[in-house]
Amino acid sequence: MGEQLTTLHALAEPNRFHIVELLRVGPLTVGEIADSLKLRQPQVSKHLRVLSDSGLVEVQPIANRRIYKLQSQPFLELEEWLDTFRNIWEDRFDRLDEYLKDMK
Amino acid sequence: MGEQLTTLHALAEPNRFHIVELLRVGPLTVGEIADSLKLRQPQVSKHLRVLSDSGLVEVQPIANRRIYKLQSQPFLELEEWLDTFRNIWEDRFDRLDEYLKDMK
DNA sequence: AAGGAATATTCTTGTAAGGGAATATTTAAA
DNA sequence: TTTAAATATTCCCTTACAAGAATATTCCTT
Repeated sequence: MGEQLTTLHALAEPNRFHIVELLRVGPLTVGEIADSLKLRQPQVSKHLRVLSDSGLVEVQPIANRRIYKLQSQPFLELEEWLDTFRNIWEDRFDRLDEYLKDMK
Repeated sequence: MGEQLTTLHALAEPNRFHIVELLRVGPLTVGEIADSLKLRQPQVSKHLRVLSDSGLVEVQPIANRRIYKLQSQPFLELEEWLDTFRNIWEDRFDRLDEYLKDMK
């Protein structure tokens, strides 16, 4: 799977999306996330695993706690990908007429 | 579901992702997409349905063909969402030390 | 050393969703 | 007005995956 697909897949799950939204405020422990989102701890750990595998978050172990924080790279790469569409909105389209004429 | 989640969900499926990548070159019919990606027509139609429902593509019916083309808005909105993370990479993080000190 | 917190992992189950095959629908062409 | 082409839809099956519950692991505290 391409990098973007991995990132998209991780972000597309509602609870993971919420976790990411929550982490934008600052790093949090598993328990804090679970409390905030009213999720059970195991599910949070599992979602964090996916986010971690996809590179979207990073762990910092402190004693028996684990502090998760967002990682910029996947976000920046996804934005770069989206950026490659910019030319398209300006140039190529809105010339549908000509394309249709050729098809006829 | 929020707009971004809808967009992410639609893009996160590999075949739909490929369809989007293909459509960036220009508008295409269902058959052309099926041929290019070596997918069966019904599956392509089904994926296009999801992409259409999420606003990522638009249909233009011509005779018994249907020409699909990308729609800029969801892409732009997703990029805007990603853009709201920019401040985060610069400011808040990389001060994890202080946060940890407070937790102790 | 023992007990308790915080987190991760495993197993099971239920469900959403994609693929395959068949069929319906629409439109052009003969 | 039949026939064929392009596309959409439906039904069935299978698989991926998220939730729940229980358990394992790690580290602190006493």
